[in-house]
Amino acid sequence: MESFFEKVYRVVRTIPRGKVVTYGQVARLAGRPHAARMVGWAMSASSPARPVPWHRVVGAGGRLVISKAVQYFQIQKRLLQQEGVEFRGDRVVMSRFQWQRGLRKASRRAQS
DNA sequence: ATACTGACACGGG
DNA sequence: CCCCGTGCCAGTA
Repeated sequence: MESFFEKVYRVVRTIPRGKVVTYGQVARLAGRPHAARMVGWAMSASSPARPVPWHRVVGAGGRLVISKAVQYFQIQKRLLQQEGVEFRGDRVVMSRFQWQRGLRKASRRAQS
């Protein structure tokens, strides 16, 4: 049977270029609504052997969760901008770039 | 088995 | 907007 991580990677690989989803969203799509932290762990564990577009997964509200002290913070921002994703400060403009996937309720978080 | 630690989310203050 | 506590779940010491 497919492990939770397999599902997470599968979901992340379906994110179209130029769009982003939140850790919580991936957790829900993978069948574990409360496993957002596991998703983050899975992303940090991604390797060249199992390539996944980890940079398209962001925190709630479009925040880049990776510590600004870590090099990956800038790498992620740069990769997203290369795909056309726009930022307002350090957060993605979710109203236009969050990938929607059959979500019954509209995304309620898009303020500041 | 207990304690601590995350690339999280969310409600409060 | 920032900082904190709580809920969450697997890995590590």
